[in-house]
Amino acid sequence: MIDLRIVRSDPEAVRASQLARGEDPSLVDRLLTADAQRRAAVASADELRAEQKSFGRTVGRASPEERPALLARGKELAGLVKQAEAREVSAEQELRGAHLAVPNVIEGAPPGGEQDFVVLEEIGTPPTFDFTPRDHLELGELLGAIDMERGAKVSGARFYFLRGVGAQLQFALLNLAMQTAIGNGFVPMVPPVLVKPESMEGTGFLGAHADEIYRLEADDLYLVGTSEVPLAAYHSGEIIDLAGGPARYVGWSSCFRREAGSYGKDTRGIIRVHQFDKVEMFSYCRPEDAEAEHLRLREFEQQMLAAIEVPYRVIDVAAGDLGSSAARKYDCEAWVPSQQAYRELTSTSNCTTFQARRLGVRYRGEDGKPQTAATLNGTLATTRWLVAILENHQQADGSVRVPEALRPGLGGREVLEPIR
RNA sequence: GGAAGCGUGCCAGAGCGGCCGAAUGGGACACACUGCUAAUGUGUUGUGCUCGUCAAGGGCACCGAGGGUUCAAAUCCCUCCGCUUCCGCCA
Repeated sequence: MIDLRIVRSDPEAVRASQLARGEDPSLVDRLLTADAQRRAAVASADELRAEQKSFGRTVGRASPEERPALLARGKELAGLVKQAEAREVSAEQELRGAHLAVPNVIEGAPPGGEQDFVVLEEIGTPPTFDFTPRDHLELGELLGAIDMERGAKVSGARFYFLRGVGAQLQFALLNLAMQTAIGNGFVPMVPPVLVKPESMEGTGFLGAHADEIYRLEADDLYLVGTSEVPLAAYHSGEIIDLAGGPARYVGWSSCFRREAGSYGKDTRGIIRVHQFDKVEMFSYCRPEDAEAEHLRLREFEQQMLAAIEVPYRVIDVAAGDLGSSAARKYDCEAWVPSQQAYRELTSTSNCTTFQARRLGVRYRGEDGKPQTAATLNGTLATTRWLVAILENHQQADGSVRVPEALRPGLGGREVLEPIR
């Protein structure tokens, strides 16, 4: 939820943000109207409650004989208060609806849609092969590392087994990510992957992406699509201490996505799957520190990408392609030889105070007063990274060179060899 | 899964249907006193919404959450959530 004070004091800025996102600027006016109406409803209900309260006291002080005469007026007041409160509730609902309809105000994101990203950096050079490169699935099968067929047999399409060096490679990668984060002061976390509706809702994932999410109806729980959800909800409703700088967490979890509406897209291999593992960074900080923290998260992502030695580029995602919570988002996309294209490996979003406001995460400012915190998140490694590692480091015989940083996690192996 | 109990402010812990935003103790903070520390004294010690110049200062709400009864509820009733204990079952 955006800050209503900004809507009141500078509605034009919010309208401009809406336009940059390609969304309806008139939602801002609906919000302003709803805000004014709610305040009027609160004022009149407060007034009636005050009257009822003081009248109630006189009833309490009255003698038993005069009390019955007063009860009629008391009943009347109770009825009026009830009506006023009903108006208050409906005004609040209208406001909430209008409030939730407005996404975060962008901060520096380029205007436009999905294609309007700006490339900030290109690191490394796409490899050239003097043989026909294999795609990651072919390599994975040669190495005995990825088994899609049995994944489908056991669980259906878009499921897979990582086995042998595939499983080990993922452990090596995710462990390296955890170590990198821990070394930079992040608190390691293994969060729950099933969460309550309010946690899902609070983090903003039940809006436009509701059909992306697995729901366990019998228990009214949701499977998270990223550990951002439990990590963001971790401090919900709390006033946290940010005096010593940002509170940083790094979560390792499985992530679950229904991939509804992506039929036929990336059906081969492990690029787009229903379940994968991810190491995710999450920061809570003061709003004034958020932009710098965002760049720091990006830096950590780039350190990881450097460690796996693949070419990649950094893009500044366009306003229209941001999630509703994000004010700005940077993606790192690795080169995938079999597709001759860059594919997203990391994504870091600055949600400013948008997400924390809904979750009720605050900190104490200089004056000791509670203020809404800012939240940020960023990817440090995922199962998809295996695609880039396998394809970029493949050799003519189907073997794959192991980037140095991952060797310790693979028992020192320098090359993964085909198993037959 | 069954049974019982509990859920109050930073913590501990009272609380009769009206005089409770809430006793008391501890902690923390400020000031005073003290050569320093300690001790002592006095004061402060929540959050949200709202009116007001995001002032001074008002008003309303909040005692796990949500409903209900009542002129009036922390206090009575219902539902849910969480915690504890016991029984059963089982990785």
